[in-house]
Amino acid sequence: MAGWEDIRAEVLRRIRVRDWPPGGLIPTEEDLAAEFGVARATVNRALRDLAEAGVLERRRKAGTRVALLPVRKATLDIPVIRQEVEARGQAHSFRLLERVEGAPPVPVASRLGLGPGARMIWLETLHLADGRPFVLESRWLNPAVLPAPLPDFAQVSANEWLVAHVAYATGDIAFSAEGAATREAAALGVAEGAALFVTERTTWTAEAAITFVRLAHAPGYRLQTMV
Amino acid sequence: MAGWEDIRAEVLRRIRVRDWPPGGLIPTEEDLAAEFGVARATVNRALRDLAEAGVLERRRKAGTRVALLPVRKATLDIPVIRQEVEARGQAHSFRLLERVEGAPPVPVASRLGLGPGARMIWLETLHLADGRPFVLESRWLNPAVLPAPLPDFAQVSANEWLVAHVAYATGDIAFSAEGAATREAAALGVAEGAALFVTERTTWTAEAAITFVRLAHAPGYRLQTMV
DNA sequence: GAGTGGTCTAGACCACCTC
DNA sequence: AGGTGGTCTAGACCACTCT
Repeated sequence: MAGWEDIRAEVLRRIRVRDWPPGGLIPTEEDLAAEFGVARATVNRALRDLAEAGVLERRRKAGTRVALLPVRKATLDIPVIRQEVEARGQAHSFRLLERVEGAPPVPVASRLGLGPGARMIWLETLHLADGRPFVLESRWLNPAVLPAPLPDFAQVSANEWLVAHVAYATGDIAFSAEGAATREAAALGVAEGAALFVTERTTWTAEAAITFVRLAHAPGYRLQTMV
Repeated sequence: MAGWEDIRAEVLRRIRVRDWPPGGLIPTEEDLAAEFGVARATVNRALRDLAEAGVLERRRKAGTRVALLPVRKATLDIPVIRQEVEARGQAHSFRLLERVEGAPPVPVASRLGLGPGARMIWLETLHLADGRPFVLESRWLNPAVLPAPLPDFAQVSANEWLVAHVAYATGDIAFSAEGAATREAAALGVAEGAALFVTERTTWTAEAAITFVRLAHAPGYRLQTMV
């Protein structure tokens, strides 16, 4: 009858009602298992989930405490641009604005862990939603780790080609706000200096950097979570 | 010998090497358990973790597939401002700029699910890092759900007081980029229209809205995911 | 209908950390 | 040194959903 989600809900209720105040110790897994009449593993599942969400803090021997600072973690969905546009019920299209091979700017090279003389491919792509500028994508690709016949990136979106043809990868993401540079302003059709929401993502294989991409979102963009 | 993290690592390796390509089915839990010589629950733990990370997609009967679109989810740390400042090795301080009681603007009221005539407390606080403007906090509080003796918010940070005195809550968070309004520009000491990273957070108890807070970060702020 | 993941149990051992 | 959470096992039943 009592699943781990029921137990999580009950624990959360007691925390909200301040039965178990912030910073306070809560009973051990064994005690809770006895109280709810379930196996300890079930309690463990519930408490582990709350700990991953930042609601509880757990340490061996020290026990489990209610976190002093709640909502410390949030999970974001990072959608692919095409999906994001289509989820709004708009039509997605894109135009390749530039394709250049050469040495990347120093900050890009260093962020990718490459020497300053490394040759890379730079793609600048404007993504449109119902024909209106949505995102300006500026991407550096490391050709050394890409499979041989590169496609025509004017026809195929770099992101989707990478997903389909390059070994699975990890990476990191950063968000910031920046004033539109001259070039960005022109591409997005906004005033120079307009506030843009910027996403920067670095992607790696186990060995080497694959790509660094900077997405400058047109004004009005919001990134949202539900906790 | 083989813990669930080892199994997760091995599964991830096979995905990266394209042993198991994107969109492809991988063996069942039972098969993997037999192959690795562990219990099915251990395999389940590893695969569930990868599914939560967005690497795998699982459905009963349909089996487990490698996600077509990797890195779909990212986890963010949403730190308390004081912690964030101190983590940089800077000193945190704040100044209460305004404290007004009255009806909130319509967008705020609607976002909190309150009628337009509701009375709320508005606090405007400037947070400083080593004496320099770091974040302008604009907060609406719902006094109807706050415990009786409100503190002097010029002395106590509203956020930290809420954490310590109000029932635990959930909420949602949104990020955007906005040009600095006149008042914001003056408070933060930047030019009007400068690109600001804005965090907006709504917090609820089970029944009612507690607070809505808008944080306008000084230029240069970056929000980064954990790897 | 049947195969797959989701969960639960009862017991066990271990790693870690505070006391 | 002992208590606590972390994990594993072997087996079982259930929920979902594809065929």
